Amino acid sequence: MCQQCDYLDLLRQAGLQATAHRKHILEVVGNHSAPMSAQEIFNTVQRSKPINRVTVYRVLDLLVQHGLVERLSGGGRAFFYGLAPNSLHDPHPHFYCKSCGQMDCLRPESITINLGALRRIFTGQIEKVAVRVDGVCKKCLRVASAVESGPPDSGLSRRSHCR
Amino acid sequence: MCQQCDYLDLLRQAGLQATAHRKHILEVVGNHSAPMSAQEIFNTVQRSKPINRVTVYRVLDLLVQHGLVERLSGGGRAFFYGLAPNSLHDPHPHFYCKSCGQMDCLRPESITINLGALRRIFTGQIEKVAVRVDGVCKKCLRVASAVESGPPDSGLSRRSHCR
DNA sequence: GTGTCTGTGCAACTTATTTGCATCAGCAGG
DNA sequence: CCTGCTGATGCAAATAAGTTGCACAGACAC
Repeated sequence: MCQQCDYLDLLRQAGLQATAHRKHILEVVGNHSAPMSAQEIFNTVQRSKPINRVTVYRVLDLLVQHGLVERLSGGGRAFFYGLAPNSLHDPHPHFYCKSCGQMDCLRPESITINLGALRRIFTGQIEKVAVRVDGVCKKCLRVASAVESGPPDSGLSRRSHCR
Repeated sequence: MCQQCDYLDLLRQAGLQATAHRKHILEVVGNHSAPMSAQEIFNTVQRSKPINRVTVYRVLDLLVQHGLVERLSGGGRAFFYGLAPNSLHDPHPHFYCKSCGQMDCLRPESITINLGALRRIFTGQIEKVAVRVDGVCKKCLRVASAVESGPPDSGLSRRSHCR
């Protein structure tokens, strides 16, 4: 997502001890082009350095609480985590492919929303507005049409073909 | 949500056998003013007639597959279910209160979104666009401010005070 | 050095949902 | 009316994702 963010600095600015794990997790999330599931983050981090699954969850919670990372609900049961909007990153909508379960970021300007009416009538406190587009991604569409003629893919490795 | 829908008819139109359970679940979901969690639906249905939790999940899946019911991801881990948009109901955004975990429907016109740019550049297949506003609802705000001065509420009965 | 605090690991738990399999109800064919 | 089939339902167990409790390790203040 970002090559300009100084992750160490982000942690310090949030008043957090910049431990190796935290820095590493924030880097993984920040450098990935799309929001990741906790499992993916765990796998990725672990490839370079052993870490406990629970630590990943705890660090993610911490980063979410301090506004460095954003927790998104996908169309499935798991959460996705991405770099939170900040001075370098505008809030933006996301796309969830219900075929492969991948999530992707859409450009901030791809959807414009107007909250005016809501702000006028809504009496609660609005914290954020999440826009999620659901559908089938390009790659899955291609696979699906290939399957119709070619040999079946069985659909078992649901996550295998995207990205 | 709806008093005009004929649930029996909706089931038949979808080509589904209109069993008592299905009709009952669809009624519960449809007559409730806001999306409900599977657990809530289960509890409500069960008050008038014994039913198995698994049956509730299966019927909900079926109704979702046939487009009668919409499955929403809230800010928490559980899904919410509401009547799907149809000729009598426009699609609309939802509000999730992160304090009490309740979800609510917002008026269709409270937020306007413009998908034009997305449709022009996006190459996947778009199925639906979900807009969720997160924050704290009016009732929870009131409780929170009361707690600051009055006796503490302990926050344990998180779901107790809304609706 | 000793005490304390924060971060991390490990095992066990919880919650929401799903699967596998047995059973039951309704109905077509005989 | 009986038989066999099909789809719907119930029950128990499994699963996926996330959470909690507790022990330990390292850093840091004193």
